[in-house]
Amino acid sequence: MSEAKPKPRKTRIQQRNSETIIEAALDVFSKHGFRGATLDQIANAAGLSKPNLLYYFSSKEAIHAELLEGLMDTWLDPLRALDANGDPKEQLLGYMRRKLEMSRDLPRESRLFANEVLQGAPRIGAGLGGDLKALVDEKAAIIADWSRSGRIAQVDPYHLIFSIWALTQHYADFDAQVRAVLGGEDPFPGAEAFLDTLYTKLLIP
Amino acid sequence: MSEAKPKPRKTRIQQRNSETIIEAALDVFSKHGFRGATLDQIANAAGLSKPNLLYYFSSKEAIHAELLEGLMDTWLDPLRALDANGDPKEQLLGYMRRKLEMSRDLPRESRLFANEVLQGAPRIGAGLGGDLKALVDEKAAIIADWSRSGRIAQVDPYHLIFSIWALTQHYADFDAQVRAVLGGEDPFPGAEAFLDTLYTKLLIP
DNA sequence: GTCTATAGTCTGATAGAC
DNA sequence: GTCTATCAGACTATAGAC
Repeated sequence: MSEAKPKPRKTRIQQRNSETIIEAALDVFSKHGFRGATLDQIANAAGLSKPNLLYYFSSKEAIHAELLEGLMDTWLDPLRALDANGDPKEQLLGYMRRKLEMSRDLPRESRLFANEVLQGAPRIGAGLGGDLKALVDEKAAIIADWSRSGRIAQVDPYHLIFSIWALTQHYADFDAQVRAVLGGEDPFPGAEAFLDTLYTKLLIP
Repeated sequence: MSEAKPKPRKTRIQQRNSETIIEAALDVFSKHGFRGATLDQIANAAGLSKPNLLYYFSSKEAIHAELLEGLMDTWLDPLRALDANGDPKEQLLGYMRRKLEMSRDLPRESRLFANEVLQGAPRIGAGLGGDLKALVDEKAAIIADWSRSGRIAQVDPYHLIFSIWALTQHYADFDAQVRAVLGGEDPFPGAEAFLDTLYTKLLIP
Protein backbone atom coordinates (compact mmCIF):
# COMPACT_ATOMS: atom_id res chain seq x y z
CA MET A 1 0.00 0.00 0.00
CA SER A 2 2.34 2.66 1.24
CA GLU A 3 4.44 4.38 -1.41
CA ALA A 4 6.83 6.01 1.05
CA LYS A 5 8.59 3.09 2.64
CA PRO A 6 12.21 3.89 3.38
CA LYS A 7 13.45 0.67 1.83
CA PRO A 8 10.98 -0.62 -0.76
CA ARG A 9 13.43 -3.34 -1.61
CA LYS A 10 11.26 -5.42 -3.87
CA THR A 11 8.19 -5.00 -6.00
CA ARG A 12 5.74 -7.87 -6.23
CA ILE A 13 7.22 -9.05 -9.52
CA GLN A 14 10.72 -8.84 -8.14
CA GLN A 15 9.64 -10.87 -5.15
CA ARG A 16 8.06 -13.47 -7.37
CA ASN A 17 11.02 -13.82 -9.71
CA SER A 18 13.52 -13.91 -6.89
CA GLU A 19 11.64 -16.80 -5.37
CA THR A 20 11.47 -18.62 -8.68
CA ILE A 21 15.23 -18.24 -9.09
CA ILE A 22 15.97 -19.42 -5.56
CA GLU A 23 13.76 -22.45 -6.07
CA ALA A 24 15.47 -23.29 -9.37
CA ALA A 25 18.90 -22.71 -7.84
CA LEU A 26 18.09 -25.12 -5.02
CA ASP A 27 17.34 -27.77 -7.60
CA VAL A 28 20.53 -27.22 -9.54
CA PHE A 29 23.00 -26.51 -6.74
CA SER A 30 21.83 -29.49 -4.70
CA LYS A 31 22.25 -31.79 -7.68
CA HIS A 32 25.62 -30.60 -8.99
CA GLY A 33 27.27 -28.62 -6.21
CA PHE A 34 28.37 -25.02 -6.53
CA ARG A 35 31.06 -25.52 -9.15
CA GLY A 36 29.11 -28.11 -11.09
CA ALA A 37 26.06 -25.90 -11.40
CA THR A 38 25.85 -23.39 -14.26
CA LEU A 39 23.84 -20.23 -14.63
CA ASP A 40 22.40 -21.68 -17.82
CA GLN A 41 20.94 -24.61 -15.91
CA ILE A 42 19.47 -22.35 -13.26
CA ALA A 43 18.07 -19.96 -15.86
CA ASN A 44 16.46 -22.84 -17.74
CA ALA A 45 14.96 -24.29 -14.58
CA ALA A 46 13.61 -20.86 -13.66
CA GLY A 47 12.28 -20.15 -17.16
CA LEU A 48 14.31 -16.96 -17.44
CA SER A 49 17.23 -15.81 -19.52
CA LYS A 50 20.71 -15.80 -18.07
CA PRO A 51 21.09 -12.01 -18.07
CA ASN A 52 17.71 -11.72 -16.44
CA LEU A 53 18.95 -13.93 -13.64
CA LEU A 54 21.79 -11.51 -13.11
CA TYR A 55 19.37 -8.62 -13.02
CA TYR A 56 17.98 -10.09 -9.79
CA PHE A 57 21.19 -11.41 -8.29
CA SER A 58 24.55 -9.79 -8.82
CA SER A 59 26.40 -13.07 -9.30
CA LYS A 60 26.29 -16.85 -9.07
CA GLU A 61 27.87 -16.52 -5.63
CA ALA A 62 25.09 -14.17 -4.54
CA ILE A 63 22.38 -16.68 -5.49
CA HIS A 64 24.13 -19.42 -3.59
CA ALA A 65 24.71 -17.24 -0.54
CA GLU A 66 21.08 -16.12 -0.32
CA LEU A 67 19.91 -19.69 -0.75
CA LEU A 68 22.10 -21.01 2.06
CA GLU A 69 21.30 -18.19 4.41
CA GLY A 70 17.58 -18.52 3.85
CA LEU A 71 17.67 -22.23 4.58
CA MET A 72 19.91 -22.22 7.62
CA ASP A 73 17.04 -21.31 9.93
CA THR A 74 14.71 -23.97 8.59
CA TRP A 75 17.46 -26.49 8.91
CA LEU A 76 18.15 -25.82 12.56
CA ASP A 77 14.54 -25.37 13.67
CA PRO A 78 14.11 -28.96 14.87
CA LEU A 79 17.10 -28.66 17.18
CA ARG A 80 15.89 -25.28 18.45
CA ALA A 81 12.63 -26.94 19.37
CA LEU A 82 14.34 -29.35 21.76
CA ASP A 83 12.71 -28.44 25.05
CA ALA A 84 14.56 -28.64 28.36
CA ASN A 85 11.23 -28.93 30.15
CA GLY A 86 9.84 -31.76 28.07
CA ASP A 87 10.22 -35.48 28.62
CA PRO A 88 13.83 -36.32 27.72
CA LYS A 89 13.26 -39.48 25.71
CA GLU A 90 10.25 -37.98 23.97
CA GLN A 91 12.17 -34.81 23.10
CA LEU A 92 15.14 -36.67 21.65
CA LEU A 93 13.07 -39.18 19.71
CA GLY A 94 10.92 -36.31 18.48
CA TYR A 95 13.99 -34.46 17.30
CA MET A 96 15.21 -37.52 15.45
CA ARG A 97 11.82 -38.03 13.81
CA ARG A 98 11.58 -34.42 12.67
CA LYS A 99 15.06 -34.65 11.17
CA LEU A 100 14.10 -37.86 9.38
CA GLU A 101 10.99 -36.20 8.01
CA MET A 102 13.12 -33.37 6.72
CA SER A 103 15.35 -35.85 4.93
CA ARG A 104 12.27 -37.29 3.28
CA ASP A 105 10.53 -34.02 2.48
CA LEU A 106 13.48 -31.70 1.89
CA PRO A 107 16.21 -33.86 0.35
CA ARG A 108 17.49 -31.07 -1.87
CA GLU A 109 18.10 -28.85 1.14
CA SER A 110 19.97 -31.66 2.85
CA ARG A 111 22.16 -32.26 -0.17
CA LEU A 112 22.83 -28.55 -0.56
CA PHE A 113 24.29 -28.39 2.94
CA ALA A 114 26.07 -31.70 2.47
CA ASN A 115 27.78 -30.42 -0.67
CA GLU A 116 28.88 -27.32 1.18
CA VAL A 117 30.19 -29.06 4.31
CA LEU A 118 31.80 -31.90 2.36
CA GLN A 119 34.08 -29.44 0.60
CA GLY A 120 35.14 -27.83 3.83
CA ALA A 121 32.28 -25.34 4.20
CA PRO A 122 34.14 -22.62 2.23
CA ARG A 123 31.06 -20.38 2.16
CA ILE A 124 29.43 -21.03 5.54
CA GLY A 125 32.43 -21.89 7.65
CA ALA A 126 31.77 -18.90 9.87
CA GLY A 127 28.17 -19.92 10.48
CA LEU A 128 29.26 -23.35 11.67
CA GLY A 129 31.72 -22.10 14.26
CA GLY A 130 29.32 -19.36 15.36
CA ASP A 131 25.55 -19.82 15.45
CA LEU A 132 25.59 -23.57 14.97
CA LYS A 133 28.20 -24.23 17.67
CA ALA A 134 26.35 -21.95 20.09
CA LEU A 135 23.06 -23.76 19.50
CA VAL A 136 24.60 -27.19 19.82
CA ASP A 137 26.45 -26.19 22.98
CA GLU A 138 23.19 -25.00 24.50
CA LYS A 139 21.27 -28.17 23.66
CA ALA A 140 24.18 -30.42 24.62
CA ALA A 141 24.09 -28.89 28.08
CA ILE A 142 20.43 -29.81 28.39
CA ILE A 143 21.11 -33.39 27.34
CA ALA A 144 24.04 -33.61 29.75
CA ASP A 145 21.70 -32.53 32.55
CA TRP A 146 19.23 -35.24 31.65
CA SER A 147 22.08 -37.76 31.78
CA ARG A 148 23.36 -36.47 35.12
CA SER A 149 19.97 -36.62 36.76
CA GLY A 150 19.51 -40.19 35.50
CA ARG A 151 16.47 -39.46 33.33
CA ILE A 152 18.32 -40.92 30.34
CA ALA A 153 21.41 -43.10 30.13
CA GLN A 154 24.93 -41.70 30.24
CA VAL A 155 25.72 -40.50 26.72
CA ASP A 156 28.09 -38.02 25.17
CA PRO A 157 25.61 -35.31 24.12
CA TYR A 158 27.72 -34.08 21.19
CA HIS A 159 28.13 -37.49 19.63
CA LEU A 160 24.46 -38.16 20.27
CA ILE A 161 23.56 -35.08 18.22
CA PHE A 162 26.09 -35.99 15.52
CA SER A 163 24.55 -39.45 15.34
CA ILE A 164 21.09 -38.01 14.76
CA TRP A 165 22.41 -35.78 11.98
CA ALA A 166 24.37 -38.60 10.37
CA LEU A 167 21.63 -41.21 10.52
CA THR A 168 18.77 -39.05 9.32
CA GLN A 169 20.56 -37.05 6.64
CA HIS A 170 22.14 -40.21 5.25
CA TYR A 171 18.80 -41.11 3.69
CA ALA A 172 18.72 -37.85 1.73
CA ASP A 173 22.41 -37.37 1.00
CA PHE A 174 23.21 -40.96 0.02
CA ASP A 175 19.82 -41.64 -1.51
CA ALA A 176 21.41 -43.02 -4.69
CA GLN A 177 23.26 -45.67 -2.70
CA VAL A 178 20.40 -46.51 -0.35
CA ARG A 179 17.99 -47.01 -3.23
CA ALA A 180 20.51 -49.01 -5.24
CA VAL A 181 20.91 -51.42 -2.32
CA LEU A 182 17.22 -51.64 -1.47
CA GLY A 183 16.27 -51.99 -5.12
CA GLY A 184 13.82 -49.11 -5.21
CA GLU A 185 11.92 -49.92 -2.05
CA ASP A 186 10.98 -46.86 0.04
CA PRO A 187 13.61 -46.64 2.77
CA PHE A 188 11.73 -44.39 5.17
CA PRO A 189 9.30 -46.69 6.94
CA GLY A 190 12.11 -49.10 7.74
CA ALA A 191 14.42 -46.28 8.70
CA GLU A 192 11.98 -44.83 11.20
CA ALA A 193 11.36 -48.17 12.86
CA PHE A 194 15.08 -48.89 13.06
CA LEU A 195 15.97 -45.50 14.48
CA ASP A 196 13.16 -45.65 17.01
CA THR A 197 14.49 -48.92 18.35
CA LEU A 198 18.09 -47.75 18.26
CA TYR A 199 17.51 -44.61 20.31
CA THR A 200 15.01 -46.16 22.64
CA LYS A 201 17.55 -48.78 23.65
CA LEU A 202 20.37 -46.26 23.86
CA LEU A 203 18.54 -43.83 26.11
CA ILE A 204 17.13 -46.24 28.67
CA PRO A 205 19.08 -45.46 31.86
CA MET B 1 63.38 -58.18 -17.57
CA SER B 2 61.57 -59.89 -20.41
CA GLU B 3 61.23 -57.87 -23.60
CA ALA B 4 58.63 -60.07 -25.20
CA LYS B 5 55.64 -59.75 -22.88
CA PRO B 6 52.36 -59.71 -24.78
CA LYS B 7 51.09 -56.69 -22.88
CA PRO B 8 53.95 -54.77 -21.29
CA ARG B 9 51.45 -52.18 -20.16
CA LYS B 10 53.72 -50.07 -18.01
CA THR B 11 57.40 -49.44 -17.52
CA ARG B 12 58.68 -48.69 -14.05
CA ILE B 13 58.63 -44.95 -14.67
CA GLN B 14 55.12 -45.14 -16.08
CA GLN B 15 54.03 -47.06 -13.04
CA ARG B 16 55.60 -44.51 -10.73
CA ASN B 17 54.12 -41.48 -12.46
CA SER B 18 50.69 -43.06 -12.73
CA GLU B 19 50.71 -43.61 -9.00
CA THR B 20 51.85 -40.06 -8.32
CA ILE B 21 49.02 -38.75 -10.49
CA ILE B 22 46.41 -40.96 -8.82
CA GLU B 23 47.59 -39.84 -5.39
CA ALA B 24 47.43 -36.17 -6.43
CA ALA B 25 44.05 -36.68 -8.04
CA LEU B 26 42.70 -38.20 -4.82
CA ASP B 27 43.74 -35.07 -2.99
CA VAL B 28 42.13 -32.71 -5.46
CA PHE B 29 38.98 -34.63 -6.40
CA SER B 30 38.14 -35.35 -2.77
CA LYS B 31 38.47 -31.70 -1.87
CA HIS B 32 36.63 -30.09 -4.79
CA GLY B 33 34.53 -32.81 -6.42
CA PHE B 34 34.83 -33.80 -10.06
CA ARG B 35 33.69 -30.56 -11.62
CA GLY B 36 35.43 -28.39 -9.06
CA ALA B 37 38.77 -30.06 -9.64
CA THR B 38 41.00 -28.86 -12.49
CA LEU B 39 43.82 -30.58 -14.32
CA ASP B 40 46.06 -27.68 -13.32
CA GLN B 41 45.52 -28.44 -9.64
CA ILE B 42 46.19 -32.13 -10.14
CA ALA B 43 49.28 -31.43 -12.26
CA ASN B 44 50.64 -29.06 -9.63
CA ALA B 45 50.00 -31.51 -6.82
CA ALA B 46 51.72 -34.24 -8.82
CA GLY B 47 54.64 -32.02 -9.82
CA LEU B 48 54.02 -32.59 -13.53
CA SER B 49 52.90 -30.46 -16.42
CA LYS B 50 49.31 -30.62 -17.57
CA PRO B 51 50.09 -32.21 -20.97
CA ASN B 52 52.27 -34.74 -19.22
CA LEU B 53 49.28 -35.74 -17.11
CA LEU B 54 47.37 -36.40 -20.29
CA TYR B 55 50.21 -38.51 -21.59
CA TYR B 56 49.46 -40.98 -18.80
CA PHE B 57 45.69 -40.69 -18.74
CA SER B 58 43.59 -39.95 -21.77
CA SER B 59 41.30 -37.48 -19.99
CA LYS B 60 40.17 -36.02 -16.70
CA GLU B 61 37.36 -38.57 -16.72
CA ALA B 62 39.89 -41.39 -17.10
CA ILE B 63 41.85 -40.29 -14.03
CA HIS B 64 38.66 -40.11 -11.99
CA ALA B 65 37.44 -43.48 -13.21
CA GLU B 66 40.70 -45.27 -12.43
CA LEU B 67 40.81 -43.66 -9.01
CA LEU B 68 37.30 -44.75 -8.09
CA GLU B 69 37.72 -48.24 -9.43
CA GLY B 70 40.99 -48.75 -7.61
CA LEU B 71 39.48 -47.65 -4.31
CA MET B 72 36.21 -49.54 -4.48
CA ASP B 73 37.83 -52.76 -3.26
CA THR B 74 39.61 -51.13 -0.33
CA TRP B 75 36.40 -49.44 0.62
CA LEU B 76 34.36 -52.61 0.78
CA ASP B 77 37.00 -54.83 2.38
CA PRO B 78 35.73 -54.35 5.94
CA LEU B 79 32.26 -55.53 4.98
CA ARG B 80 33.69 -58.49 3.05
CA ALA B 81 35.52 -59.49 6.22
CA LEU B 82 32.25 -59.91 8.15
CA ASP B 83 32.38 -63.59 9.05
CA ALA B 84 29.25 -65.71 9.34
CA ASN B 85 31.13 -68.09 11.62
CA GLY B 86 32.41 -65.49 14.03
CA ASP B 87 30.73 -64.16 17.15
CA PRO B 88 27.87 -61.93 15.94
CA LYS B 89 28.31 -59.01 18.30
CA GLU B 90 32.08 -59.11 17.91
CA GLN B 91 31.81 -59.23 14.12
CA LEU B 92 29.45 -56.28 13.91
CA LEU B 93 31.32 -54.13 16.42
CA GLY B 94 34.55 -55.04 14.64
CA TYR B 95 33.07 -53.96 11.33
CA MET B 96 31.96 -50.67 12.83
CA ARG B 97 35.41 -50.06 14.33
CA ARG B 98 37.22 -50.80 11.07
CA LYS B 99 34.94 -48.40 9.25
CA LEU B 100 35.59 -45.73 11.87
CA GLU B 101 39.33 -46.26 11.52
CA MET B 102 38.98 -45.81 7.77
CA SER B 103 37.18 -42.52 8.34
CA ARG B 104 40.09 -41.39 10.48
CA ASP B 105 42.90 -42.74 8.29
CA LEU B 106 41.41 -42.39 4.82
CA PRO B 107 39.17 -39.32 4.94
CA ARG B 108 39.98 -38.33 1.37
CA GLU B 109 38.73 -41.67 0.08
CA SER B 110 35.54 -41.27 2.10
CA ARG B 111 34.91 -37.80 0.72
CA LEU B 112 35.65 -38.94 -2.82
CA PHE B 113 32.87 -41.51 -2.61
CA ALA B 114 30.60 -39.10 -0.78
CA ASN B 115 30.99 -36.52 -3.54
CA GLU B 116 30.14 -39.13 -6.12
CA VAL B 117 27.09 -40.59 -4.36
CA LEU B 118 25.79 -37.21 -3.25
CA GLN B 119 25.45 -36.13 -6.86
CA GLY B 120 23.53 -39.25 -7.78
CA ALA B 121 26.50 -41.55 -8.49
CA PRO B 122 26.67 -40.53 -12.18
CA ARG B 123 29.94 -42.39 -12.67
CA ILE B 124 29.58 -45.46 -10.44
CA GLY B 125 25.84 -45.93 -10.44
CA ALA B 126 26.25 -49.34 -12.05
CA GLY B 127 28.69 -50.48 -9.36
CA LEU B 128 26.19 -49.62 -6.64
CA GLY B 129 23.33 -51.61 -8.08
CA GLY B 130 25.66 -54.51 -8.97
CA ASP B 131 28.62 -55.52 -6.82
CA LEU B 132 27.68 -53.41 -3.83
CA LYS B 133 24.09 -54.60 -3.69
CA ALA B 134 25.20 -58.21 -4.07
CA LEU B 135 27.68 -57.89 -1.22
CA VAL B 136 25.20 -56.14 1.07
CA ASP B 137 22.50 -58.71 0.29
CA GLU B 138 24.89 -61.51 1.20
CA LYS B 139 25.93 -59.94 4.51
CA ALA B 140 22.40 -58.86 5.35
CA ALA B 141 21.34 -62.48 5.07
CA ILE B 142 23.98 -63.45 7.64
CA ILE B 143 22.82 -60.76 10.04
CA ALA B 144 19.21 -61.79 9.55
CA ASP B 145 20.20 -65.33 10.51
CA TRP B 146 21.86 -64.10 13.67
CA SER B 147 18.67 -62.23 14.54
CA ARG B 148 16.45 -65.22 13.82
CA SER B 149 18.52 -67.54 15.95
CA GLY B 150 18.39 -65.05 18.81
CA ARG B 151 22.14 -64.46 18.98
CA ILE B 152 21.52 -60.73 18.51
CA ALA B 153 18.39 -58.64 18.88
CA GLN B 154 15.80 -58.31 16.13
CA VAL B 155 17.11 -55.65 13.73
CA ASP B 156 16.59 -54.75 10.12
CA PRO B 157 19.96 -55.82 8.67
CA TYR B 158 19.91 -53.29 5.83
CA HIS B 159 19.27 -50.31 8.07
CA LEU B 160 21.84 -51.64 10.51
CA ILE B 161 24.45 -51.57 7.73
CA PHE B 162 23.29 -48.13 6.58
CA SER B 163 23.63 -46.89 10.13
CA ILE B 164 27.23 -48.08 10.34
CA TRP B 165 28.05 -46.36 7.07
CA ALA B 166 26.32 -43.15 8.09
CA LEU B 167 27.77 -42.92 11.58
CA THR B 168 31.35 -43.75 10.71
CA GLN B 169 31.68 -41.85 7.45
CA HIS B 170 30.05 -38.80 8.99
CA TYR B 171 33.29 -38.07 10.84
CA ALA B 172 35.23 -37.92 7.58
CA ASP B 173 32.63 -36.40 5.27
CA PHE B 174 31.33 -33.74 7.65
CA ASP B 175 34.66 -33.16 9.32
CA ALA B 176 34.38 -29.39 8.87
CA GLN B 177 31.11 -29.33 10.80
CA VAL B 178 32.17 -31.77 13.50
CA ARG B 179 35.35 -29.85 14.21
CA ALA B 180 33.57 -26.50 14.16
CA VAL B 181 31.17 -27.74 16.83
CA LEU B 182 33.80 -29.48 18.94
CA GLY B 183 36.17 -26.54 18.64
CA GLY B 184 39.12 -28.47 17.32
CA GLU B 185 39.01 -31.36 19.77
CA ASP B 186 39.78 -34.76 18.21
CA PRO B 187 36.37 -36.39 17.60
CA PHE B 188 37.53 -39.97 17.25
CA PRO B 189 38.07 -41.16 20.82
CA GLY B 190 34.63 -39.89 21.79
CA ALA B 191 33.09 -41.28 18.64
CA GLU B 192 34.43 -44.77 19.24
CA ALA B 193 33.19 -44.86 22.82
CA PHE B 194 29.76 -43.59 21.78
CA LEU B 195 29.39 -46.03 18.91
CA ASP B 196 30.55 -48.95 21.05
CA THR B 197 27.83 -48.20 23.58
CA LEU B 198 25.21 -47.56 20.91
CA TYR B 199 25.68 -50.87 19.11
CA THR B 200 26.26 -52.89 22.24
CA LYS B 201 22.87 -51.79 23.56
CA LEU B 202 21.17 -52.26 20.21
CA LEU B 203 22.41 -55.79 19.64
CA ILE B 204 21.67 -57.28 23.06
CA PRO B 205 18.82 -59.73 22.42
C1' DG C 1 58.70 -38.60 -22.02
C1' DT C 2 58.31 -33.87 -21.16
C1' DC C 3 57.66 -29.35 -22.30
C1' DT C 4 55.66 -24.62 -24.49
C1' DA C 5 52.17 -22.88 -27.13
C1' DT C 6 47.67 -22.89 -28.48
C1' DA C 7 43.26 -24.57 -30.30
C1' DG C 8 38.48 -24.99 -29.07
C1' DT C 9 34.88 -24.94 -25.73
C1' DC C 10 32.31 -23.55 -21.79
C1' DT C 11 30.75 -20.20 -18.60
C1' DG C 12 30.12 -15.97 -15.77
C1' DA C 13 29.16 -11.49 -16.56
C1' DT C 14 28.17 -7.08 -19.38
C1' DA C 15 26.44 -3.97 -23.25
C1' DG C 16 22.82 -2.14 -25.26
C1' DA C 17 18.37 -2.47 -27.97
C1' DC C 18 13.53 -2.72 -26.96
C1' DG D 1 12.43 -5.68 -16.88
C1' DT D 2 13.73 -8.67 -20.45
C1' DC D 3 16.07 -10.01 -24.31
C1' DT D 4 20.06 -10.93 -28.06
C1' DA D 5 24.68 -10.56 -28.77
C1' DT D 6 29.07 -10.85 -27.08
C1' DC D 7 33.25 -10.30 -24.29
C1' DA D 8 36.88 -12.10 -21.14
C1' DG D 9 38.64 -15.65 -18.58
C1' DA D 10 39.13 -20.45 -17.36
C1' DC D 11 39.39 -25.01 -18.73
C1' DT D 12 40.22 -29.54 -21.27
C1' DA D 13 42.75 -31.31 -24.69
C1' DT D 14 46.06 -31.38 -28.70
C1' DA D 15 50.12 -30.03 -31.76
C1' DG D 16 54.64 -30.18 -32.25
C1' DA D 17 59.51 -29.03 -30.78
C1' DC D 18 63.08 -31.14 -28.06
